[in-house]
Amino acid sequence: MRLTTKGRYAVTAMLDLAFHSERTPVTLMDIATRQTISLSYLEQLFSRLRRAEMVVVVRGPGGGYQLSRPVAEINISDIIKAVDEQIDSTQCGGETNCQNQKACLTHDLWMGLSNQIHHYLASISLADLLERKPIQEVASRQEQDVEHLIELRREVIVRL
Amino acid sequence: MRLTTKGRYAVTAMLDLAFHSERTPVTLMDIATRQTISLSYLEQLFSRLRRAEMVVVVRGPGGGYQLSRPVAEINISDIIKAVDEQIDSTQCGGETNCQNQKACLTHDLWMGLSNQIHHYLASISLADLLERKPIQEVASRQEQDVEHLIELRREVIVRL
DNA sequence: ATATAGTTGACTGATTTACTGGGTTAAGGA
DNA sequence: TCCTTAACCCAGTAAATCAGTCAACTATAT
Ligand code: FES
Ligand code: FES
Repeated sequence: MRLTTKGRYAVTAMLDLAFHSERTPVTLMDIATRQTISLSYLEQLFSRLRRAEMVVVVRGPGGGYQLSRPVAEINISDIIKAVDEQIDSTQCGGETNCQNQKACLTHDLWMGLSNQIHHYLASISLADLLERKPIQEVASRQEQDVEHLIELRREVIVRL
Repeated sequence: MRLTTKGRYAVTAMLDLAFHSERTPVTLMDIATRQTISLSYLEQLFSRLRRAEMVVVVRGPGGGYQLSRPVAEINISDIIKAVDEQIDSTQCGGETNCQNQKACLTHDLWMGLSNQIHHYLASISLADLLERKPIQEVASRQEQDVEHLIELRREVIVRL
């Protein structure tokens, strides 16, 4: 399997949206500040998330992103698949052909592992994560940490 | 997490040993031929497997490798850990510090995934894999495919 | 002695990651 | 109608990782 920062950032960003986009859209700049992810990198990820119809976009001033459906209907494996293309532990990518067009000795094992991982991640929704105490704590810590930065940005904008 | 050909090859090679090293040691050359893995690459992997005491070695002519304990006592996660160092899905490697020395939003989630994967792979032993029908079939197919190559090598050796 | 077979470390080409920049397009407000 | 916001898109790139090679060495059986 491959699980890189791409998939991790995507889930982190979606969870950030889940926490903050209930009423108004959230800009990538806000997410970038709260989650310390590069803005340009987020743009790439959201381009894919939008194409996968995980988020909806509002352009222009006051715009940003919102989740496309209720948090209970968005699961982690969908998010990862949207940006990372596959959640597959096999060498062959499911083609059963990694040893001269035939099955290798361990194909079976990796298929089992892939299924295991897939079921686990598919069983967890953003709603589940929102409920977890440790995650709520991190989220509120992040808000406090960067509150002044985001406010500052807003004030500067207003003043100009 | 990272699961690369390194870990996959190691499991494949150990399974090959499980099938063939019951009586006499198996050379890396034989494994390389049956599993179509580069000999030099196998050497690297077995150097680690030996240090992790997963295999025992017999040097010199007629030598090779054997499993260090019964197949039922060798599980997949041990093999992968021996060559791949970690079976961890977190960014922080369990340090809980990937966002300015503090926990990121999704640390909890990746820890859960890591545990899930670990338990799954730890629950499977080489003995379990040996019993699986599809794996037995692949193993016997491989033996037939390369039998003549290995025999040929033996004959050439005898003749010299 | 000599061939077998494992041991070790350095090294390399190819690919992927994570990220940056620059310019474009859509929408709201003065 | 400008100007600004903020998403969109594409090309490029430094660094890391992977998969594998090479070469020189040691131990052992015949
Ligand atoms: S992993 Fe599918 S054939 Fe090897
Ligand atoms: S994954 Fe552990 S702190 Fe981010």
